[in-house]
Amino acid sequence: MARTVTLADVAARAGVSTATASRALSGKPRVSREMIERVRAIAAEMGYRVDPVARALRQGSSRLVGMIVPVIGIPFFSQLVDAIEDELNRAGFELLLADSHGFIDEEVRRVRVFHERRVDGIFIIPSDRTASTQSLANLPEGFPVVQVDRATDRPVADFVGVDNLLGLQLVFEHLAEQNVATVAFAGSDDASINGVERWDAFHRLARQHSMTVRATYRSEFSFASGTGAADHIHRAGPLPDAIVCGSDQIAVGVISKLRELGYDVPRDLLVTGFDGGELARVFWPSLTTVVQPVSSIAAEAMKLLLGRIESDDGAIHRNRLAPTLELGASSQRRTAPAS
Amino acid sequence: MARTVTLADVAARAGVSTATASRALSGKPRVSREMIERVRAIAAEMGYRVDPVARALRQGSSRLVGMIVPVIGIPFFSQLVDAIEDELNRAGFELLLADSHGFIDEEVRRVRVFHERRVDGIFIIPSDRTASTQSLANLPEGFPVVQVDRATDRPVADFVGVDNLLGLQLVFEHLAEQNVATVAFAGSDDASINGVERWDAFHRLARQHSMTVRATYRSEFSFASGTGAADHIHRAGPLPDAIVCGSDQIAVGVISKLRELGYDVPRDLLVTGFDGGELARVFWPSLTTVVQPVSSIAAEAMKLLLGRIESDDGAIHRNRLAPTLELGASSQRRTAPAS
DNA sequence: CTGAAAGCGCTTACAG
DNA sequence: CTGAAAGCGCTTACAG
Repeated sequence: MARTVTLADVAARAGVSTATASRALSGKPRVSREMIERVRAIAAEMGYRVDPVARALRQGSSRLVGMIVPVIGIPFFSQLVDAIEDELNRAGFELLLADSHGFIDEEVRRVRVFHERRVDGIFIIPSDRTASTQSLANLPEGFPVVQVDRATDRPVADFVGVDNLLGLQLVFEHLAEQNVATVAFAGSDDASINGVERWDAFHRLARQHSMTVRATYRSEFSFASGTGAADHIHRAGPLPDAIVCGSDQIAVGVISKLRELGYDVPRDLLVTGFDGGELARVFWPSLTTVVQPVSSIAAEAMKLLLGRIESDDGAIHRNRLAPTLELGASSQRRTAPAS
Repeated sequence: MARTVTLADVAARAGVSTATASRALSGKPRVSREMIERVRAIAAEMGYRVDPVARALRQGSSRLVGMIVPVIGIPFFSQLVDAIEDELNRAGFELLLADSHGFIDEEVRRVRVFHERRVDGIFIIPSDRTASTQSLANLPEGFPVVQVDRATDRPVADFVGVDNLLGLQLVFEHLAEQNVATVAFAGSDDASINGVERWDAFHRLARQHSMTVRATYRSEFSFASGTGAADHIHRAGPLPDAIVCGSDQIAVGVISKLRELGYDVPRDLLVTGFDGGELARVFWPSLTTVVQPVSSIAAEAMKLLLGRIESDDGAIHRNRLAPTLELGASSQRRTAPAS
């Protein structure tokens, strides 16, 4: 490769100024059609490729987009990163990825670094509903940012996420068909908007379907949180007909713990998850879960970011995308014993 | 933030040339101690931060490192990305992440783009044992590259991965203790070196332990590949005492399919996985698996890359790190029925 | 130890 | 439509 051929080389060979060569290559107006063709042919022949760094310095933009996530290793987040990388790539951007480990200080620092690097925009999964507002505070007014999956309470940037209420509506309609009368909730705390909304939706829908709430438990989005929840719900008294979980990892933890305690899902009670993905399908029993429209969320996020990059227009968007329900074994009573 | 204060601003305020200011800030030799202190104080006071883009253009280096993976969304890969991002960050680099989707063309293209972006080095999980050699062919001689998890056959760059033979040794020793006499293999094909080595190790160790090989099945590293394997092994004749799998996803697929066919693991036969991680622990039965030393692999990869960045010394390294065996329920016969 | 000046590779007013 | 020149913000020989 030997990074060598430069705009000046191309211009020299074409016998024109670098100005003209630059215009011809970048499709700027005010260059003759034949000039464009000639310069492009020569550039192609010489294997010329514009230097992104020089261009970034000159234009103040880099075709780089940063993304900050609480933890890369969590399946749902890595799925999201995957989908967003595809979108970026299709649009000719490169992805700068950062892990905040859930610390606000880290979020703040990474946003600053990204900005200094002249990224054209930032995707962020805020680690905290309220504190994450700070992360964006140092950015100049109107800097393109899209919050993905989680929004901060204060609408400081565009947002795309799942419609939590709709997701739980699907769950409850399904549970109602299974004649569920008593329910429990195993979800996450108020740190993220999803924790808040799923919790609120759970109560609202239980009431609406006249189901009795037996017990609730809130902690994090993790397997361990699920085992803790099962323990708590078990100790709280008679088991409910169904446990509605705030994520698939929680659901898996709940079911594993119940098994340890001597209960079988779905024989003794039903369990549902939230997120969708491989875990839900390979787990035994397979999980009935609310499947997030990951690709659509990524596509929508990209659209919003491009919108901000191209024109810094006014109102802040907060878009909710519709999830679907995937039925698994975990919420369907077998008519006859399986074996 | 309003990206404004520049080196010139600092120099002006300090009453020195930008040359001196630059030297003072970057700790270059030949500046007086007091000059250094004065300039630094002023810079700090003004909130000056060096512009990485300008520096990159001038120095030809960017403090950016690229990483190319076959698919970000696969748990083991995202764990690796996570660990490497931590290492990079600690060393003051930013991560440029790309997904090749397993296509060589994409790999080639992303490597080229990274190089043009002036990354200081590249981590790559090659998608193919032989073809991926091409991806690096366009790089100038001595460009810092480290292959992670998978090596190409031709040693075109440093490599860090797991010691597959040792991993399967641990598995076989454990199976021998369980009095396993017949075994089957469910692994991946020859596309990656891990597929090759685990396959070879399986045969070598079966012979060594005088175990009879009942059936083998090779496809990809996926859940579906596991269900296919179970089907094949089941049809091939009497079931073996144990099925050794090339990854946890395969193991989970194998167990699920066996269950569907009416067999219970570990009651009817034992199953082991490879990789380690949450899936192995939350699955039911929990998986006995070879746990890859992900953090150590990342740390070692970083060390090799830094070595290449600092001095382009000679010999190519191919480092194998020792895994450990995590015992789960999937490979241990219960003395008495569980329920 | 410090400064004036060139230059990394582009893009873009400003003239013509 | 095209060119000469400035400049994005640094770093680094080259002098002194």
